[in-house]
Amino acid sequence: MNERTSDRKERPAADGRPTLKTIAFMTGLGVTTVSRALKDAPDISADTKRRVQLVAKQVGYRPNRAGVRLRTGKTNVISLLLNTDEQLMGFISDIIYGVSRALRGTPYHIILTPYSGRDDPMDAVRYVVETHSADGIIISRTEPQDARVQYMLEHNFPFATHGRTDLGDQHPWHDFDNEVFAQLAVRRLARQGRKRLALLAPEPKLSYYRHMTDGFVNGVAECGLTEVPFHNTWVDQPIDRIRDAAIELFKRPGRPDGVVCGSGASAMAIVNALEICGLSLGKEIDVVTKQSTPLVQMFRPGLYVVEEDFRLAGRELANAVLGHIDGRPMPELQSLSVPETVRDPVLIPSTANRELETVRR
Amino acid sequence: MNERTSDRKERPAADGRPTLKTIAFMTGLGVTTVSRALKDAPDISADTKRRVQLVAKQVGYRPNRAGVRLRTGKTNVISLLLNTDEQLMGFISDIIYGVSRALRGTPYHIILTPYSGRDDPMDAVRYVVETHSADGIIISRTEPQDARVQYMLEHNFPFATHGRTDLGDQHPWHDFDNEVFAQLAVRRLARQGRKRLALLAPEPKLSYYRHMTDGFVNGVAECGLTEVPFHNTWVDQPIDRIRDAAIELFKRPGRPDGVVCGSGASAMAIVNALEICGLSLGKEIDVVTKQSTPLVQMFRPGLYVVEEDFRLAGRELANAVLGHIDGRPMPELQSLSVPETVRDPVLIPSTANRELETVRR
DNA sequence: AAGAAAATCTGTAACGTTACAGTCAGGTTG
DNA sequence: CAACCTGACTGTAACGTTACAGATTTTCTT
Repeated sequence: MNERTSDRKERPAADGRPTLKTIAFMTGLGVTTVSRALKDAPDISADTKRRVQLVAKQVGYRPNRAGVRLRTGKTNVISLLLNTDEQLMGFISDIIYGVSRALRGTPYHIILTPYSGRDDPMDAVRYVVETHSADGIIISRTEPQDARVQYMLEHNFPFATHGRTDLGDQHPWHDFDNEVFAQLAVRRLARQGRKRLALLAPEPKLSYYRHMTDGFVNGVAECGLTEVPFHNTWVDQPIDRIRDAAIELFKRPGRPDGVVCGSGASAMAIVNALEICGLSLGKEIDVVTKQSTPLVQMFRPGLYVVEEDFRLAGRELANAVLGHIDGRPMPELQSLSVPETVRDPVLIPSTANRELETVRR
Repeated sequence: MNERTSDRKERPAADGRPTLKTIAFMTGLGVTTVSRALKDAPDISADTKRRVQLVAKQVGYRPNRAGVRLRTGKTNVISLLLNTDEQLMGFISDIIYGVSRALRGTPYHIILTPYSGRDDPMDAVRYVVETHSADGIIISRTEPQDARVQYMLEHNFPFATHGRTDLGDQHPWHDFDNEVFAQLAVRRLARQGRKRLALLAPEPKLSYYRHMTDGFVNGVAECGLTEVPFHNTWVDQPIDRIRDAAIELFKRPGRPDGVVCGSGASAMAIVNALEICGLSLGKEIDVVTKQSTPLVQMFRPGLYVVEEDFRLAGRELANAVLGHIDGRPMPELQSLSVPETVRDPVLIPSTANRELETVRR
């Protein structure tokens, strides 16, 4: 006889949330069957699958993350490592926006693993990898010989970097083409008749320092201009420090008549400095900078800007880690955002329609 | 005879990470004893505790979060709900910084639950509460009758709000005193001889709309000034939209000679607008705004600014949720940041030494 | 018609942790 | 000396899930 329905285990504790057991009870099936039915396994009849999925939907079943994680080791979490000292305005929130957009509709959660400049960034990476508190990591402020990248490669831990490294083709990355940026910037300044250019570059240890300086130096050579060195000053320093350094620069004899700025915030500092020195933008000097929000161009209508889209970067990075986790081939997981034009100064800036071309390698 | 050491269960699978079982094996104790020893339970001898803790430290034991979570229901996660459309520059990263600082040294992780303006913010809250994917929630953009607050109160779910509600004393919150801000701003403008003031307020449905307008209206009355209405324009709109609206405002007859701005980014839009209209800051018109980074004052040296510290807000909010989780009494979990002065225009802005007084109720 | 092969379904065990209900040796009490 | 207590430790079960090795029924082969 069929005593199936009678000797089933009683309903699970009424703490509210339905579990596999709940659905098993409701459908009269075994827990295993329900589990497999929900994952569309081949050894479950189409009929049963439909039935189970219907009930699951009805009762609002959501797999218990802790259960899955304990059993399978899968956390369904992407960890975003961030340097919370970052000056760049809006920058972080745009990346976050992009990442979260890419992760929407997937089971992935975003967890933040912040570190401040004083800490060793390796600690954060080690923590995530050792405790396996995420399935993948996104890092930024990449260095050519990045210890974190080496560590994660050694441990076979999925990740993506914002910025390239010397191990470029071995891991997923997204980058903005800072070489092209700097070159475009220099050319634009040359076209304005500027002769003596300074570059406000990122910290030298970071990968994109090289790209930006390469582009800058090449541009300067190509256009027959002179470089005015701007020592010990980087875009990621506090803006009043940059401003003060810039004041020094502008006061010294042989000051630049054109500046290329690696970030929007630092450009504001530069402009502030030159105004303090009594120079005026567009007259004695021109400035080209990156901007990720229209605020930069609003800052002074005289600024030349190149768009950098951090939301796009966030999306690309998220997709890159996911791809890495899924074991997709490397070339798909690497992309470069190439800026196309320098936007001319305007009286009335408007929200950018981004002019970026993303190249997949 | 003592066969303890011989019939112990074999070493756990060598997947690397030590578990309680590993330590139990190494010390020759039971798993339960190890668990209790690590939590300093009273029924374990001081000797054993020291021994277990030593070994645990040596092997770098870290409790498995999934295990704890599954068994106890405790996630050790704080969820930060954020509206990713937020314009306010740096805002989000500062909050994150503050939260992560407060959470450092605790077992808590920060998980982001972003929603965009188009989504119902309730969905995000419901998701976290229903799936119990965090132990506590931090929300912002609080409304007087906030559905999310009501929901979380009903479900007895720990949280803290950035901004107050009408259920003020029933839940933890942190807020910036926007009423005092607006009042200080108006007084300052009055002192400059300004007569006709406009307010760029937050979206009317948000709690701090009331505070700010109250302060503004009171200030205007107190100083015998006139309010110039600035309709359908709020600080959280896209900045070029604000700018365009401001241009309209300045073109109309009876334009304001003073503006109070609820956010730094929007102040930039306002200034941009007035320059487009040929007005000059400090001459035909003065602007007072909040600033959370020195960038605002760098924008135009003529701006009057009041400091708002979002890092502090982040710290306060994090501590408030933690306190709520630990069941500490409500008054401890509520705090108000009161601005004290309006910073005068400067030629050379410097990094703020924040002049805020935080009042615990 | 016997046996093999599918097609479906199910129970057990395990992931790491902790609440709970013990066990056991030794000491104290009346 | 029996009864009781205390201090120190331990085994079992359960949280929700899934891999794995069956079990049972039906369908196909020859």
